[in-house]
Amino acid sequence: MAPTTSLAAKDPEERRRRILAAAVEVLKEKGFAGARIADIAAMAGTSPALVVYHFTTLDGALAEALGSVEDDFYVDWERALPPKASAVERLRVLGELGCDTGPAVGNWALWMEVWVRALRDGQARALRRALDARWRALLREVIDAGVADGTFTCADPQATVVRLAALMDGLAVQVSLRDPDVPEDQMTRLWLESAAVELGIASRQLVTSRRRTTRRRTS
Amino acid sequence: MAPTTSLAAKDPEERRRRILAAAVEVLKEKGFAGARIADIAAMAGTSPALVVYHFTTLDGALAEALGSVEDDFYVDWERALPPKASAVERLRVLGELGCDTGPAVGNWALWMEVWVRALRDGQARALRRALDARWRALLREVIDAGVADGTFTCADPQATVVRLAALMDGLAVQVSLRDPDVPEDQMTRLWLESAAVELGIASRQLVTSRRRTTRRRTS
DNA sequence: GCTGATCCTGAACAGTCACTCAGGATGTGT
DNA sequence: ACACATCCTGAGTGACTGTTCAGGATCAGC
Repeated sequence: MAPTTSLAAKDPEERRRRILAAAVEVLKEKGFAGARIADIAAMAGTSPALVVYHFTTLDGALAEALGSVEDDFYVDWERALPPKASAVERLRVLGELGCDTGPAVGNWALWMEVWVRALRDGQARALRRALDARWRALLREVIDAGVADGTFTCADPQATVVRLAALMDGLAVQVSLRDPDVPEDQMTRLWLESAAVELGIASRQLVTSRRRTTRRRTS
Repeated sequence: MAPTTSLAAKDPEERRRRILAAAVEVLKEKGFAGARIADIAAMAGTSPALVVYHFTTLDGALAEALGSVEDDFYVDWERALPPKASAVERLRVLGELGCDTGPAVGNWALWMEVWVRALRDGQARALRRALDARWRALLREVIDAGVADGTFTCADPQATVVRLAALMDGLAVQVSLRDPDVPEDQMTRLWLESAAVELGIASRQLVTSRRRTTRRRTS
Protein backbone atom coordinates (compact mmCIF):
# COMPACT_ATOMS: atom_id res chain seq x y z
CA MET A 1 0.00 0.00 0.00
CA ALA A 2 1.29 3.37 -1.03
CA PRO A 3 4.89 2.32 -1.50
CA THR A 4 5.50 5.37 -3.65
CA THR A 5 5.76 7.69 -0.69
CA SER A 6 9.34 8.66 -1.29
CA LEU A 7 8.92 11.96 0.53
CA ALA A 8 9.28 10.48 3.97
CA ALA A 9 8.68 13.71 5.81
CA LYS A 10 5.30 14.06 4.23
CA ASP A 11 4.06 10.63 5.11
CA PRO A 12 1.69 11.04 8.05
CA GLU A 13 2.97 7.88 9.70
CA GLU A 14 6.51 9.09 9.44
CA ARG A 15 5.45 12.43 10.83
CA ARG A 16 3.84 10.76 13.79
CA ARG A 17 6.98 8.75 14.46
CA ARG A 18 9.04 11.90 14.34
CA ILE A 19 6.84 13.53 16.92
CA LEU A 20 7.16 10.47 19.11
CA ALA A 21 10.93 10.56 18.82
CA ALA A 22 10.84 14.26 19.60
CA ALA A 23 8.77 13.54 22.69
CA VAL A 24 11.39 11.07 23.90
CA GLU A 25 14.10 13.63 23.29
CA VAL A 26 12.24 16.36 25.16
CA LEU A 27 11.55 13.96 28.01
CA LYS A 28 15.25 13.28 28.36
CA GLU A 29 16.18 16.94 28.16
CA LYS A 30 13.54 18.52 30.34
CA GLY A 31 11.95 15.68 32.25
CA PHE A 32 8.29 15.12 32.92
CA ALA A 33 7.84 18.36 34.77
CA GLY A 34 9.44 20.49 32.09
CA ALA A 35 8.11 18.85 28.94
CA ARG A 36 5.80 21.15 26.95
CA ILE A 37 3.76 20.52 23.88
CA ALA A 38 5.51 23.45 22.25
CA ASP A 39 8.89 21.83 22.91
CA ILE A 40 7.89 18.59 21.27
CA ALA A 41 6.43 20.40 18.28
CA ALA A 42 9.54 22.53 17.87
CA MET A 43 11.83 19.51 18.16
CA ALA A 44 9.77 17.67 15.56
CA GLY A 45 9.52 20.71 13.33
CA THR A 46 5.74 20.94 13.34
CA SER A 47 2.99 22.84 15.04
CA PRO A 48 1.78 22.18 18.58
CA ALA A 49 -1.67 21.46 17.24
CA LEU A 50 -0.37 18.47 15.29
CA VAL A 51 1.00 16.92 18.44
CA VAL A 52 -2.44 17.12 19.96
CA TYR A 53 -4.00 15.91 16.74
CA HIS A 54 -1.98 12.71 16.84
CA PHE A 55 -1.84 12.06 20.59
CA THR A 56 -4.90 13.90 21.89
CA THR A 57 -3.11 15.02 25.02
CA LEU A 58 0.36 15.82 26.32
CA ASP A 59 0.25 13.03 28.85
CA GLY A 60 -0.77 10.68 26.09
CA ALA A 61 2.20 11.66 23.99
CA LEU A 62 4.60 11.26 26.89
CA ALA A 63 3.10 7.92 27.84
CA GLU A 64 3.46 6.59 24.30
CA ALA A 65 6.98 7.98 24.19
CA LEU A 66 7.82 5.99 27.29
CA GLY A 67 6.32 2.93 25.72
CA SER A 68 8.57 3.26 22.72
CA VAL A 69 11.58 3.60 24.99
CA GLU A 70 10.53 0.41 26.73
CA ASP A 71 10.39 -1.40 23.41
CA ASP A 72 13.84 -0.14 22.53
CA PHE A 73 15.19 -1.49 25.78
CA TYR A 74 13.87 -4.97 25.10
CA VAL A 75 15.28 -4.94 21.60
CA ASP A 76 18.68 -3.86 22.93
CA TRP A 77 18.76 -6.61 25.52
CA GLU A 78 17.70 -9.19 23.01
CA ARG A 79 20.36 -8.12 20.59
CA ALA A 80 23.19 -7.78 23.08
CA LEU A 81 22.85 -11.02 25.00
CA PRO A 82 24.55 -13.93 23.21
CA PRO A 83 22.24 -16.85 23.92
CA LYS A 84 24.88 -19.57 23.82
CA ALA A 85 27.75 -17.88 25.62
CA SER A 86 29.06 -18.95 29.01
CA ALA A 87 27.37 -17.72 32.16
CA VAL A 88 30.39 -15.58 33.01
CA GLU A 89 30.39 -13.99 29.59
CA ARG A 90 26.68 -13.29 29.69
CA LEU A 91 26.99 -11.83 33.17
CA ARG A 92 29.65 -9.44 31.95
CA VAL A 93 27.50 -8.41 29.04
CA LEU A 94 24.66 -7.71 31.44
CA GLY A 95 26.94 -5.55 33.52
CA GLU A 96 28.18 -3.57 30.58
CA LEU A 97 24.70 -3.25 29.21
CA GLY A 98 23.26 -1.83 32.39
CA CYS A 99 26.24 0.31 33.18
CA ASP A 100 26.43 1.66 29.67
CA THR A 101 27.97 5.06 30.16
CA GLY A 102 28.12 5.92 26.52
CA PRO A 103 25.40 7.98 24.91
CA ALA A 104 22.90 6.13 27.06
CA VAL A 105 23.47 8.08 30.27
CA GLY A 106 20.39 10.02 29.36
CA ASN A 107 18.48 6.79 29.58
CA TRP A 108 19.22 6.51 33.26
CA ALA A 109 18.08 10.07 33.82
CA LEU A 110 14.85 9.17 32.10
CA TRP A 111 14.66 6.15 34.32
CA MET A 112 14.90 8.28 37.42
CA GLU A 113 12.11 10.47 36.11
CA VAL A 114 9.95 7.39 35.80
CA TRP A 115 10.70 6.40 39.38
CA VAL A 116 9.54 9.71 40.70
CA ARG A 117 6.49 9.76 38.52
CA ALA A 118 5.72 6.23 39.65
CA LEU A 119 5.38 7.53 43.19
CA ARG A 120 2.04 9.04 42.17
CA ASP A 121 1.12 7.67 38.74
CA GLY A 122 -0.07 4.10 38.32
CA GLN A 123 0.87 3.81 34.67
CA ALA A 124 4.45 4.83 35.30
CA ARG A 125 4.56 2.40 38.20
CA ALA A 126 3.40 -0.44 35.97
CA LEU A 127 5.97 0.43 33.34
CA ARG A 128 8.79 0.47 35.84
CA ARG A 129 7.61 -2.76 37.37
CA ALA A 130 7.51 -4.50 34.01
CA LEU A 131 10.92 -3.36 32.89
CA ASP A 132 12.51 -4.07 36.25
CA ALA A 133 10.95 -7.51 36.46
CA ARG A 134 12.19 -8.29 32.99
CA TRP A 135 15.68 -7.14 33.86
CA ARG A 136 15.76 -9.14 37.03
CA ALA A 137 14.47 -12.19 35.19
CA LEU A 138 17.32 -11.86 32.75
CA LEU A 139 19.82 -11.64 35.58
CA ARG A 140 18.21 -14.54 37.38
CA GLU A 141 18.38 -16.66 34.26
CA VAL A 142 22.09 -16.07 33.87
CA ILE A 143 22.75 -16.76 37.54
CA ASP A 144 20.72 -19.95 37.53
CA ALA A 145 22.58 -21.17 34.46
CA GLY A 146 25.91 -20.46 36.12
CA VAL A 147 24.86 -22.19 39.31
CA ALA A 148 23.60 -25.18 37.33
CA ASP A 149 26.88 -25.73 35.52
CA GLY A 150 28.92 -25.14 38.63
CA THR A 151 30.65 -21.88 37.73
CA PHE A 152 28.67 -19.84 40.26
CA THR A 153 28.09 -20.43 43.92
CA CYS A 154 25.09 -18.69 45.34
CA ALA A 155 23.17 -19.52 48.48
CA ASP A 156 20.22 -17.21 47.91
CA PRO A 157 19.79 -16.33 44.21
CA GLN A 158 16.67 -14.29 44.84
CA ALA A 159 18.45 -12.02 47.31
CA THR A 160 21.46 -11.78 45.03
CA VAL A 161 19.34 -10.71 42.10
CA VAL A 162 17.58 -8.05 44.14
CA ARG A 163 20.84 -6.73 45.50
CA LEU A 164 22.65 -6.62 42.18
CA ALA A 165 19.72 -4.93 40.49
CA ALA A 166 19.42 -2.39 43.29
CA LEU A 167 23.15 -1.78 43.25
CA MET A 168 23.01 -0.96 39.58
CA ASP A 169 20.18 1.48 40.12
CA GLY A 170 22.05 3.17 42.93
CA LEU A 171 25.28 3.41 40.97
CA ALA A 172 23.38 4.81 38.02
CA VAL A 173 22.01 7.59 40.21
CA GLN A 174 25.47 8.64 41.29
CA VAL A 175 26.82 8.52 37.76
CA SER A 176 23.86 10.40 36.32
CA LEU A 177 24.39 13.11 38.89
CA ARG A 178 28.10 13.10 38.11
CA ASP A 179 29.14 12.40 41.65
CA PRO A 180 32.90 12.93 41.85
CA ASP A 181 33.23 9.89 44.11
CA VAL A 182 31.69 7.63 41.47
CA PRO A 183 33.40 8.24 38.14
CA GLU A 184 31.35 6.78 35.36
CA ASP A 185 34.19 4.72 33.97
CA GLN A 186 34.33 2.88 37.29
CA MET A 187 30.68 1.95 37.44
CA THR A 188 31.02 -1.24 35.45
CA ARG A 189 33.97 -2.37 37.52
CA LEU A 190 32.22 -1.65 40.81
CA TRP A 191 29.17 -3.60 39.76
CA LEU A 192 31.04 -6.56 38.33
CA GLU A 193 33.16 -6.84 41.46
CA SER A 194 30.03 -7.09 43.56
CA ALA A 195 28.61 -9.65 41.17
CA ALA A 196 31.80 -11.68 41.42
CA VAL A 197 31.64 -11.70 45.20
CA GLU A 198 27.94 -12.54 45.24
CA LEU A 199 28.51 -15.47 42.89
CA GLY A 200 31.70 -16.75 44.41
CA ILE A 201 34.04 -16.30 41.48
CA ALA A 202 37.28 -14.39 41.09
CA SER A 203 36.55 -10.86 39.96
CA ARG A 204 39.46 -11.20 37.56
CA GLN A 205 37.21 -13.41 35.46
CA LEU A 206 34.68 -10.63 35.07
CA VAL A 207 36.54 -7.38 35.21
CA THR A 208 38.69 -7.24 32.16
CA SER A 209 41.02 -4.32 31.82
CA ARG A 210 40.44 -4.27 28.08
CA ARG A 211 38.14 -1.30 27.90
CA ARG A 212 36.35 -1.86 24.66
CA THR A 213 34.18 1.19 24.40
CA THR A 214 31.01 -0.51 23.46
CA ARG A 215 28.38 1.84 22.15
CA ARG A 216 25.02 0.27 22.44
CA ARG A 217 21.57 1.73 22.72
CA THR A 218 21.55 4.13 19.86
CA SER A 219 18.74 6.29 21.13
CA MET B 1 13.06 38.91 74.65
CA ALA B 2 9.29 38.89 74.54
CA PRO B 3 8.90 35.74 76.60
CA THR B 4 5.29 36.59 77.29
CA THR B 5 4.11 35.34 73.91
CA SER B 6 2.12 32.47 75.23
CA LEU B 7 -0.13 32.37 72.16
CA ALA B 8 2.25 30.35 70.04
CA ALA B 9 0.13 30.45 66.93
CA LYS B 10 0.31 34.20 66.87
CA ASP B 11 4.02 34.45 67.21
CA PRO B 12 5.39 35.35 63.77
CA GLU B 13 8.39 33.09 64.18
CA GLU B 14 6.18 30.20 65.09
CA ARG B 15 3.99 30.95 62.11
CA ARG B 16 6.97 30.92 59.82
CA ARG B 17 8.09 27.59 61.20
CA ARG B 18 4.64 26.19 60.62
CA ILE B 19 4.70 27.25 57.03
CA LEU B 20 8.11 25.67 56.62
CA ALA B 21 6.87 22.41 58.11
CA ALA B 22 3.84 22.61 55.83
CA ALA B 23 6.15 23.05 52.85
CA VAL B 24 8.03 19.89 53.79
CA GLU B 25 4.77 18.04 54.12
CA VAL B 26 3.48 19.22 50.76
CA LEU B 27 6.80 18.35 49.18
CA LYS B 28 6.51 14.79 50.43
CA GLU B 29 2.90 14.48 49.36
CA LYS B 30 2.98 16.09 45.95
CA GLY B 31 6.62 16.36 45.03
CA PHE B 32 8.38 19.30 43.46
CA ALA B 33 6.22 19.29 40.38
CA GLY B 34 2.95 19.24 42.26
CA ALA B 35 3.68 21.59 45.13
CA ARG B 36 1.61 24.79 45.02
CA ILE B 37 1.70 27.86 47.17
CA ALA B 38 -1.97 27.34 47.86
CA ASP B 39 -1.27 23.82 49.16
CA ILE B 40 1.36 25.05 51.58
CA ALA B 41 -0.87 27.86 52.78
CA ALA B 42 -3.81 25.50 53.29
CA MET B 43 -1.64 22.97 55.13
CA ALA B 44 -0.31 25.72 57.39
CA GLY B 45 -3.72 27.25 57.85
CA THR B 46 -2.87 30.65 56.44
CA SER B 47 -3.18 32.63 53.25
CA PRO B 48 -1.01 32.12 50.17
CA ALA B 49 0.16 35.69 50.41
CA LEU B 50 1.77 35.01 53.78
CA VAL B 51 3.85 32.25 52.29
CA VAL B 52 5.19 34.70 49.76
CA TYR B 53 5.61 37.33 52.47
CA HIS B 54 7.92 35.07 54.44
CA PHE B 55 9.73 33.30 51.62
CA THR B 56 9.42 35.72 48.70
CA THR B 57 8.93 32.92 46.22
CA LEU B 58 7.68 29.36 45.96
CA ASP B 59 11.07 28.02 45.01
CA GLY B 60 12.54 29.83 47.97
CA ALA B 61 10.09 28.20 50.32
CA LEU B 62 10.77 24.75 48.89
CA ALA B 63 14.51 25.30 49.02
CA GLU B 64 14.39 26.33 52.65
CA ALA B 65 12.12 23.39 53.37
CA LEU B 66 14.74 21.08 51.92
CA GLY B 67 17.37 22.76 54.03
CA SER B 68 15.39 22.05 57.16
CA VAL B 69 15.05 18.42 56.16
CA GLU B 70 18.81 18.28 55.71
CA ASP B 71 19.32 19.64 59.20
CA ASP B 72 16.94 17.06 60.60
CA PHE B 73 18.91 14.30 58.94
CA TYR B 74 22.15 15.42 60.52
CA VAL B 75 20.52 15.67 63.92
CA ASP B 76 19.09 12.18 63.53
CA TRP B 77 22.43 10.70 62.57
CA GLU B 78 24.17 12.44 65.41
CA ARG B 79 21.63 11.22 67.90
CA ALA B 80 21.43 7.63 66.64
CA LEU B 81 25.11 6.78 66.33
CA PRO B 82 26.61 5.70 69.65
CA PRO B 83 30.10 7.16 69.50
CA LYS B 84 31.80 4.56 71.66
CA ALA B 85 30.13 1.39 70.43
CA SER B 86 31.92 -1.35 68.52
CA ALA B 87 32.35 -1.06 64.77
CA VAL B 88 29.92 -3.91 64.21
CA GLU B 89 27.31 -2.28 66.38
CA ARG B 90 27.72 1.09 64.70
CA LEU B 91 27.53 -0.51 61.28
CA ARG B 92 24.26 -2.13 62.19
CA VAL B 93 22.90 1.16 63.44
CA LEU B 94 23.87 2.76 60.14
CA GLY B 95 22.04 0.06 58.26
CA GLU B 96 18.92 0.39 60.32
CA LEU B 97 19.09 4.14 60.11
CA GLY B 98 19.30 4.23 56.34
CA CYS B 99 16.85 1.43 55.81
CA ASP B 100 14.38 2.91 58.21
CA THR B 101 11.06 1.71 56.88
CA GLY B 102 9.00 3.21 59.63
CA PRO B 103 7.34 6.57 59.18
CA ALA B 104 10.40 7.70 57.26
CA VAL B 105 9.60 6.01 53.95
CA GLY B 106 8.39 9.39 52.82
CA ASN B 107 11.89 10.67 53.34
CA TRP B 108 13.21 8.37 50.65
CA ALA B 109 10.54 9.56 48.25
CA LEU B 110 11.63 13.10 48.95
CA TRP B 111 15.16 12.00 48.34
CA MET B 112 14.26 10.67 44.93
CA GLU B 113 12.62 13.97 44.11
CA VAL B 114 15.85 15.71 44.96
CA TRP B 115 17.78 13.39 42.64
CA VAL B 116 15.58 14.23 39.71
CA ARG B 117 15.62 17.91 40.47
CA ALA B 118 19.40 17.73 40.78
CA LEU B 119 19.55 16.65 37.15
CA ARG B 120 18.78 20.25 36.20
CA ASP B 121 19.06 22.39 39.31
CA GLY B 122 22.43 23.26 40.77
CA GLN B 123 21.17 23.95 44.26
CA ALA B 124 19.50 20.58 44.54
CA ARG B 125 22.63 18.98 43.21
CA ALA B 126 24.74 20.67 45.88
CA LEU B 127 22.34 19.59 48.59
CA ARG B 128 22.41 15.99 47.47
CA ARG B 129 26.15 16.03 47.17
CA ALA B 130 26.57 17.38 50.68
CA LEU B 131 24.22 14.92 52.30
CA ASP B 132 25.60 11.98 50.37
CA ALA B 133 29.18 12.93 51.13
CA ARG B 134 28.32 13.22 54.79
CA TRP B 135 26.65 9.83 54.77
CA ARG B 136 29.54 8.19 53.02
CA ALA B 137 31.98 9.82 55.42
CA LEU B 138 30.04 8.33 58.30
CA LEU B 139 30.15 4.92 56.70
CA ARG B 140 33.81 5.28 55.89
CA GLU B 141 34.58 6.23 59.45
CA VAL B 142 32.92 3.13 60.81
CA ILE B 143 34.64 0.90 58.29
CA ASP B 144 38.06 2.37 58.96
CA ALA B 145 37.56 1.88 62.67
CA GLY B 146 36.58 -1.73 62.13
CA VAL B 147 39.55 -2.35 59.87
CA ALA B 148 41.88 -0.69 62.37
CA ASP B 149 40.86 -2.89 65.25
CA GLY B 150 40.85 -6.00 63.11
CA THR B 151 37.15 -6.83 63.08
CA PHE B 152 36.72 -5.92 59.40
CA THR B 153 38.69 -7.02 56.39
CA CYS B 154 38.43 -4.74 53.41
CA ALA B 155 40.80 -4.46 50.50
CA ASP B 156 39.32 -1.33 48.95
CA PRO B 157 37.36 0.73 51.50
CA GLN B 158 36.60 3.49 49.02
CA ALA B 159 34.94 1.06 46.60
CA THR B 160 33.11 -0.63 49.44
CA VAL B 161 31.71 2.65 50.69
CA VAL B 162 30.51 3.64 47.24
CA ARG B 163 28.91 0.26 46.68
CA LEU B 164 27.17 0.08 50.03
CA ALA B 165 25.86 3.62 49.69
CA ALA B 166 24.64 2.95 46.16
CA LEU B 167 23.06 -0.32 47.23
CA MET B 168 21.10 1.46 49.89
CA ASP B 169 19.85 4.04 47.41
CA GLY B 170 18.81 1.33 45.01
CA LEU B 171 17.02 -0.70 47.64
CA ALA B 172 15.26 2.42 48.85
CA VAL B 173 13.91 3.02 45.36
CA GLN B 174 12.39 -0.45 45.21
CA VAL B 175 10.91 -0.15 48.67
CA SER B 176 9.53 3.33 48.05
CA LEU B 177 7.85 2.06 44.92
CA ARG B 178 6.58 -0.95 46.85
CA ASP B 179 8.15 -3.47 44.56
CA PRO B 180 6.71 -6.87 45.48
CA ASP B 181 10.14 -8.48 44.99
CA VAL B 182 11.66 -6.21 47.63
CA PRO B 183 9.48 -6.25 50.73
CA GLU B 184 10.41 -3.40 52.99
CA ASP B 185 11.00 -5.57 56.00
CA GLN B 186 13.76 -7.32 54.07
CA MET B 187 15.63 -4.19 53.09
CA THR B 188 17.71 -3.99 56.22
CA ARG B 189 18.63 -7.65 56.00
CA LEU B 190 19.62 -7.40 52.34
CA TRP B 191 21.84 -4.43 53.00
CA LEU B 192 23.49 -5.80 56.11
CA GLU B 193 24.24 -9.07 54.36
CA SER B 194 26.05 -7.20 51.65
CA ALA B 195 27.89 -5.16 54.23
CA ALA B 196 28.94 -8.35 56.01
CA VAL B 197 30.31 -9.82 52.79
CA GLU B 198 32.10 -6.62 51.85
CA LEU B 199 33.75 -6.42 55.25
CA GLY B 200 34.55 -10.08 55.66
CA ILE B 201 32.48 -10.86 58.70
CA ALA B 202 29.76 -13.40 59.37
CA SER B 203 26.41 -11.88 58.51
CA ARG B 204 25.10 -13.51 61.69
CA GLN B 205 26.94 -10.82 63.60
CA LEU B 206 25.00 -8.08 61.85
CA VAL B 207 21.62 -9.46 60.98
CA THR B 208 19.86 -10.05 64.22
CA SER B 209 16.48 -11.63 64.10
CA ARG B 210 15.29 -9.48 66.99
CA ARG B 211 13.24 -7.01 65.02
CA ARG B 212 13.09 -4.06 67.33
CA THR B 213 10.88 -1.71 65.47
CA THR B 214 12.97 1.37 65.92
CA ARG B 215 11.11 4.52 65.08
CA ARG B 216 13.53 7.24 64.31
CA ARG B 217 13.20 10.37 62.26
CA THR B 218 10.10 11.84 63.67
CA SER B 219 9.32 14.06 60.70
C1' DG C 1 -3.17 57.67 72.81
C1' DC C 2 -0.05 58.59 69.03
C1' DT C 3 3.36 56.69 65.69
C1' DG C 4 5.79 53.73 63.13
C1' DA C 5 7.22 49.11 62.05
C1' DT C 6 5.98 44.59 61.46
C1' DC C 7 2.68 41.19 60.23
C1' DC C 8 -1.05 39.71 57.52
C1' DT C 9 -4.91 39.44 53.96
C1' DG C 10 -8.30 39.61 49.88
C1' DA C 11 -8.46 40.95 45.53
C1' DA C 12 -6.57 41.74 41.40
C1' DC C 13 -2.89 41.04 37.70
C1' DA C 14 -0.14 38.80 34.37
C1' DG C 15 2.06 34.98 32.33
C1' DT C 16 2.00 30.28 30.87
C1' DC C 17 0.13 26.57 28.58
C1' DA C 18 -2.95 22.63 27.36
C1' DC C 19 -6.41 22.21 24.38
C1' DT C 20 -10.27 23.81 20.80
C1' DC C 21 -11.93 25.18 16.49
C1' DA C 22 -12.92 26.70 11.98
C1' DG C 23 -11.14 26.22 8.01
C1' DG C 24 -7.22 25.42 4.53
C1' DA C 25 -4.24 21.95 2.18
C1' DT C 26 -3.52 17.37 0.47
C1' DG C 27 -4.45 13.16 -1.33
C1' DT C 28 -7.54 9.30 -2.95
C1' DG C 29 -11.19 6.91 -5.18
C1' DT C 30 -14.39 7.31 -8.98
C1' DA D 1 -13.34 16.91 -12.12
C1' DC D 2 -15.64 16.09 -8.14
C1' DA D 3 -16.54 14.40 -3.52
C1' DC D 4 -14.79 13.01 0.56
C1' DA D 5 -11.72 11.72 4.23
C1' DT D 6 -7.53 12.56 6.21
C1' DC D 7 -3.99 15.68 7.56
C1' DC D 8 -2.52 20.00 9.20
C1' DT D 9 -2.38 24.91 10.98
C1' DG D 10 -2.94 29.76 13.13
C1' DA D 11 -5.48 32.02 16.10
C1' DG D 12 -7.84 31.87 19.92
C1' DT D 13 -9.71 30.49 24.80
C1' DG D 14 -10.07 29.23 29.34
C1' DA D 15 -8.02 27.49 33.40
C1' DC D 16 -4.48 27.63 36.60
C1' DT D 17 -1.32 29.88 39.53
C1' DG D 18 2.80 32.73 41.06
C1' DT D 19 3.27 37.24 42.40
C1' DT D 20 1.90 42.14 43.43
C1' DC D 21 -0.44 45.62 45.92
C1' DA D 22 -3.14 48.57 48.74
C1' DG D 23 -4.59 48.64 52.88
C1' DG D 24 -6.17 46.54 57.52
C1' DA D 25 -4.74 44.51 62.05
C1' DT D 26 -1.42 44.16 65.75
C1' DC D 27 1.99 45.66 68.76
C1' DA D 28 6.12 48.10 70.84
C1' DG D 29 8.02 52.30 72.29
C1' DC D 30 7.17 56.76 74.05
